Amino acid sequence: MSRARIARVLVDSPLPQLDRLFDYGIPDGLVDAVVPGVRVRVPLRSAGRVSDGFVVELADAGDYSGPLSEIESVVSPLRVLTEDVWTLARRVSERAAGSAIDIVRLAIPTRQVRVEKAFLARIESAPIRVIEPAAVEHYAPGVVESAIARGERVAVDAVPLVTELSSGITVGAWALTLAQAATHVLAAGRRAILVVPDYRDQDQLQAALEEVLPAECIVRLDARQSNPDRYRGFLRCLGDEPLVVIGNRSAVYAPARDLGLIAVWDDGDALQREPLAPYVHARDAALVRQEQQGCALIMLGHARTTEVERLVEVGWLHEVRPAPSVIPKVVPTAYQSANDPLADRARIPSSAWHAAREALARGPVLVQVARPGYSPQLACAECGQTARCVRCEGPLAQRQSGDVPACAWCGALAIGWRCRHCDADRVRLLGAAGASRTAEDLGRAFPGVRVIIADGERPVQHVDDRPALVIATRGAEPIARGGYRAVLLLDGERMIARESLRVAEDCVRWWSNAIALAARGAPCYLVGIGGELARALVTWNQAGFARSELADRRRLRFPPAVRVATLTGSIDAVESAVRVSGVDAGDVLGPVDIDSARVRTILRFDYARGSEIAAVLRAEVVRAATSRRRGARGRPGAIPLRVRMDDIEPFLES
DNA sequence: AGCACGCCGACT
DNA sequence: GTCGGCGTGCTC
Repeated sequence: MSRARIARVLVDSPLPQLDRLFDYGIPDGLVDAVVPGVRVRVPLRSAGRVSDGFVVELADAGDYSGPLSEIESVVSPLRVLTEDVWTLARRVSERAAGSAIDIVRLAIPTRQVRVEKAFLARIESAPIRVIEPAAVEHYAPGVVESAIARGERVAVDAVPLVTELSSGITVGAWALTLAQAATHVLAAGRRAILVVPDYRDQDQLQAALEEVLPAECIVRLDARQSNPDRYRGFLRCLGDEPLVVIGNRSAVYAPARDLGLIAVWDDGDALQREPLAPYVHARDAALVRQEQQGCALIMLGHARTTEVERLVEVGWLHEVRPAPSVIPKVVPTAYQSANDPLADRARIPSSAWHAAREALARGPVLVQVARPGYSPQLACAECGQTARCVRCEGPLAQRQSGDVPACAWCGALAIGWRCRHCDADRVRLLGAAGASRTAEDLGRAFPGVRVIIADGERPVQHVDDRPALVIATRGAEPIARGGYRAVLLLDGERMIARESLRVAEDCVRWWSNAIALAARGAPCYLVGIGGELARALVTWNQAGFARSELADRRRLRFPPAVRVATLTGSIDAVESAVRVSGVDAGDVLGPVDIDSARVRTILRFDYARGSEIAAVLRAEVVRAATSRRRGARGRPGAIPLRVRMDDIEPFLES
């Protein structure tokens, strides 16, 4: 068997036209060092210029017939780009019409020489550790366990309770569910990746894991770590021992050999979408990886996203529910005078106020309020319903007062607009007004009570079980020991007034997550919200709510009932991309102007056409980047064509 | 991105 | 004749 003479290298460059493998010769001195996965330095176009890259594979003959350059050096002997991660990066980037190297950069943290030296010098102690599997509580015995053993894909409804660990830390029951599930993977000698949105969830999950697993089995990978810590965690994943990797969205790309489980907690959280190109959602990456490696997949949440609901409906995910079911006590309450001037000032309904007063004698009470500030929107001047585009149902926006309102999604001018609900023909600006409730107002409504404020600037993760009024903005709610004795969700009306395709879905999630912090049987008051939303929470049937949301999106041809691609760039480049995509005119929303030089168009299409359209659009991006730097003679000012798949952001704008 | 190649106007 | 202008295209 002759030695391979060609190394196929992924070059670390942001240019879309370089997103493929390049063939390099292997100099005699490096034949042993050049192996798949190592980081290398390679010349790229004319000697002198060198690029970083990764050896992806070795071959005897390449597909390139020209003269080959040779690899300049091997940066380190560690095979940091594993075969699995390379395949995953390739597939995920293709699905997202992006570059594989952008995914590889998320997967492999920056190299830290000292950390690497220490890792290479370590003595392989390999203690034989016996891991005891822990039963997954709150579900029918063996259901979650057998799903893991068989490599199934499941959508699991989380248990809306909090649990006190033996360490004294209180965590959401969901964290213990994932920890217990992970024990079965590790006991089988395999590995698990658990993905959470932020560090608060990660802390809970880590505490829960330490309850059931030795601490040495847990590896953290997240953005808050220092570079050395992150690289140290990453290198541990390259070893052989059974591990559970916990981290934020990019942990989904961790190099875990012999993967038994990927779990994603709370996939509806906006932090699960990567804000860097190609903007891949952790849920989508997890789905691709599950298919590739045949491991189990758990999507866990208190609420259900329409995306997960869609996967359930097409049979890709199977539902698992707690058994026996745990149904929180949710009380929808209309606004009514509280008969108490202070409670009235804080706009707390009397029944909720009385219940909170009573609960405050026994422990902490949570008051959830909206985050300050929200964007103004246009509404019917008569009935107050959001003003919508007659063509595509998008929200209407006004550049400046006096302008004819135009659709924020498709750009159609709303000339001769009439309200669908009351037939009025005038719009008004909503949103900027409205007295925001202050912590002082709330505190005054409950005189003599300890007040704890938790928001973005004042993060509080835990409160004890002594009486306190805990005022938190949504998403920043602390966990109370023993659970809150009552929960007041006060700003429902303000939260639902946000203009967004996902607003109802998001509200159900925010409220469900807050309600799940209550003690068993504690009353949870949902103020100012009725109808289907309130019913979903009272019956604790978030899946049913997601089902009807998804049915609405199907009727309107909105994501996730269809896939979408957002194109931005010069009008010429965007129009050309629209043409080659072959998408019907009815599914082309736009173009709308972004600034003087760029426009945006949204394409929507069925899932069946997804990979084909992603490939065509990707080719257009490459074409726009190479041939003809349009207009501005190849100088900065040439506007790149950008494609973003499955981005719901333009649908969120008003 | 850089950098070489190449095909038309003023030069010793 | 040929030096060099920048538009065009490629990077193993």
